[in-house]
Amino acid sequence: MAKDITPRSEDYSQWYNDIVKKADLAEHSAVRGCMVIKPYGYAIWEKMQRILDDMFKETGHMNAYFPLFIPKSYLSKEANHVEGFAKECAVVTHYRLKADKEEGVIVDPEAKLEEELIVRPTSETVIWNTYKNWIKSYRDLPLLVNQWANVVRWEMRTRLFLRTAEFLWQEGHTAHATKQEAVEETEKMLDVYADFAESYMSMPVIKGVKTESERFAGAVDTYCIESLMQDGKALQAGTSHFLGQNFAKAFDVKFLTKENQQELVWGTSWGVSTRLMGALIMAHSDDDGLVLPPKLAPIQVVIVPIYKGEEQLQKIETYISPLKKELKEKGITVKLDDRDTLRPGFKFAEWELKGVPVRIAIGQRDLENQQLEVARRDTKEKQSVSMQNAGEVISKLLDDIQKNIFEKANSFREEKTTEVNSWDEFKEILENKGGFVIAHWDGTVETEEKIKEETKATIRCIPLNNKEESGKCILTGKPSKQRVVFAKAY
RNA sequence: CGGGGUGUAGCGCAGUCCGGUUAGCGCACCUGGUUUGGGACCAGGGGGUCGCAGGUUCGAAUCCUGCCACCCCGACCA
Repeated sequence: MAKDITPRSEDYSQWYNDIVKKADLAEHSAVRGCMVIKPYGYAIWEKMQRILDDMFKETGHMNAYFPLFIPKSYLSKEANHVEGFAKECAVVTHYRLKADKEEGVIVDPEAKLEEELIVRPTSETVIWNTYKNWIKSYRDLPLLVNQWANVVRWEMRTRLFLRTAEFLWQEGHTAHATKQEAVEETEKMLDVYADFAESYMSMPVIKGVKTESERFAGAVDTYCIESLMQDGKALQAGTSHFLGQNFAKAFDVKFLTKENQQELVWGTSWGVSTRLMGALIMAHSDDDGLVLPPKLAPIQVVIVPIYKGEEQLQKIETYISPLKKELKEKGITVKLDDRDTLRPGFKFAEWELKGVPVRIAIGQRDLENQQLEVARRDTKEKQSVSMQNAGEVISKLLDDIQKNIFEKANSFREEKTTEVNSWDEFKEILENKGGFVIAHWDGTVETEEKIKEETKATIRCIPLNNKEESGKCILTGKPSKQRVVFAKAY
């Protein structure tokens, strides 16, 4: 049906690219690895931002803003941190250009910076350097700050939304007096992310802890939410890090306790990025285009009038105006597509491509019967609804869609989650079925590395509240106390 | 960064092997008209540094060299 979208079965990556471009979400820019987020795509991101921002504030955080540039020396203060990020940093070395006959402008060699500046790949260093000045006493704690920002990581290979050189995100950075409080904060924010993913994105996630090799550079523990995409690959959708006292040590951030003792501060950081857009696209969309959960759709209901001539259009507009008003009062975003040059069939296809959850079609015969046609994007089902209870039906339908796409994604994930007990079975499932593979692991970095080499699968996480179960490592046969989640990942 | 591929109008492509009138086609766009319940039709029209920069040649989209971007597979990667 959809004209220009490559079917998933043919080429999943191409399908993804087609959706992003054809649904007007984003495109490549003139700058390598950087994308232009188009208005329709940005509108979805804005909805995500607003909801998350409210959730952060609800849990006691405030927004602040720190500089884009980080002095080079800051990065090296935490040993693991620099190691993790050094290879993908953009560096500012000069502060001035000058005119040049041949090239127009050149970098002025005389304007070299004393100390180079790094374009932030993440802001722990500059923020903890600031926290040093803000925190003196236990009364200054906890410090609960979030920043909305752009960051740059010079990735080798980029993909729209999933991995770009520059991306938008939020990063929370908190400081606490005790280890327990910091761990609680880390887990609380992971819960916020999981709630957002499931309640708003309609995307089921596994909450868990990363293994040592997948841990954030500088963290003691990295918690994450992992989701499963339609091609059977896993996507890390958000992370929350317990930083221990690592950054406090690196930047000498201490506070005086009630007992007048100097102690190092405990820290957390947590973030989600525009990668969530990629997750959202891949979680629900089909071969006809984007499928958006109603809670994140910039347009929740589109009305397509079917008419001949200006007079009929006027009649339709008058006819639906009370319904539009009613929906707006319920907080539902409605758009009337009154473009005159396009035929209804074209509009139907276009709004499907753009993932609008509910479409209303109204023509002459609906006017006569006091009804309208309501179509839902997720299942493509259509129904005739009497004008009388249209508002009620549509409002309920939006809730249904929100739930239905969650259920669909959830049963897909269940179907694609397999417990395995032998190495052969492990390889076979990864090769032919994909998805999450639940298996025993001996707990060593070496084994994890070897499994990755042989199967490309990594340990996505050790689920929180994992049940204890003794077994044997899938690869080495050594004793294991619990199963972990393996998958090929983005 | 390694291997493979692609780059011609907003999008999708032909032409390139074998250099030679004015670079074509479909969709989209503009004007007029007829249409409108699942991607309309007719007529007319506009739009091109052939990815960029050099080179070979009387002449380059076409041949040569370098570079850039994108796609696929690796490597790398919260």
